[in-house]
Amino acid sequence: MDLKERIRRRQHSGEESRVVLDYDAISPVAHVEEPTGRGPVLERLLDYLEPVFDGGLPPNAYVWGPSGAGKSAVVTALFEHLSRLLSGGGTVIHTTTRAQSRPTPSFVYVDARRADTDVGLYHAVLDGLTEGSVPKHGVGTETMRSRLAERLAPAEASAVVAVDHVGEPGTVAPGDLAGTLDVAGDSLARVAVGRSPPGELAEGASPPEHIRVPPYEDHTLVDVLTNRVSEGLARGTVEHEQTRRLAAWANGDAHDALAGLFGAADVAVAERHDRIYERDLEAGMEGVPRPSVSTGRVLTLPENRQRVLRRLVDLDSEALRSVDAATEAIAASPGIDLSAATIKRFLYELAEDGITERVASPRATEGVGRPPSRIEPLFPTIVFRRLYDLRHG
DNA sequence: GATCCACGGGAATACACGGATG
DNA sequence: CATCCGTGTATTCCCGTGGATC
Repeated sequence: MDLKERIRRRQHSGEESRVVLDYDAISPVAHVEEPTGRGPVLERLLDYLEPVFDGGLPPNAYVWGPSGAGKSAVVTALFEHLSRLLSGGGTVIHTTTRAQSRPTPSFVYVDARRADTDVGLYHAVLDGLTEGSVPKHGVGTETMRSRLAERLAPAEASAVVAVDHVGEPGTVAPGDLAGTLDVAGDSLARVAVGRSPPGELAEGASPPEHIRVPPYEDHTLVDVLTNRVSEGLARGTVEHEQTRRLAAWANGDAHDALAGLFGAADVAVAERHDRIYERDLEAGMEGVPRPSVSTGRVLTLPENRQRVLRRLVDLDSEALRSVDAATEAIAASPGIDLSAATIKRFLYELAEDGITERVASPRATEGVGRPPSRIEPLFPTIVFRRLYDLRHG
């Protein structure tokens, strides 16, 4: 950094950056109301859901596609609109001239990352189906199960339940979903959303209907980015060429592309730049491992695990050298009241779950005993740091 | 009183290495 | 030379406990 730069920083140090207007708008975990460039997939889903417009239920389905293909974006947007337009309010609306006008089903979207146990699933579905609040504790699994069954027991009651992110480490497997949610006979249709190709599902675990969500084409991904940029960043802060670079680099993965953009913008802010420069873009992409764990997965981890990860992303390579060193550094950092034993266990478990990676030390000459392993984050670090801080004041 | 879940904590096991053993 | 053994770490595993909630 030269003197001119130093002085320039001081000059601007009192000013707010004008690069980012709204972090949520460029966040890889936020979804927009109208997904860009996923028209054909929406059509497929609407075809599949056709029976609901006559008050019926579609068969169970499996929506699948690679990371960052817009599965969650499309399903959340669609379910949001459907429940608002169809079952919303439960009043009138159904003044159709159709022969047999049955009430349309309810639409419930469940994130399996949040509902990661049987009780959790029952709770989430029941919550989406019920007006008031649903007890989270003190009620046994079986009780919740029968409450859900009761809720869907009346002849006219039915629901389409989308369960997103099935088959990830820590979430329900697509094959187990049937066993868990088969509580209400044929008044509940399941839409599992996951990454594994249907062929890889366990024997007999594949629903009758499959809907594939292909990865984004580069030019479509550019559109996605451009739309987000226009919502979240100040005019003229990103060049078109830069969005093209991001799209090409992300290889069709909208999550990664947005994470890179978000990171670049955040770096630009930190550097007090007036727009995203090349080095900001580089740094932004640098902050996204390839392949990357979804930011959403990290942000739905239990609070204390996120707290540990938040400290982890601030550690230097010296502290990341071993699990022990990282544990020590984290335990010593402010705002951590977990015991060292617990922090260490978290670090091992996070690595086991694929959130981080333990890299075995290549040389084992130093000292005796089993050599330690280095820790590397496998999630978008800059994005996580910013979003975590925004959520925690 | 019941239920679920995250924590703590420590026991059990795995691994790496050098040196002893067969 | 192939194995086994002891020592020192690293890693995994598991269960009791306590808070929060109903």
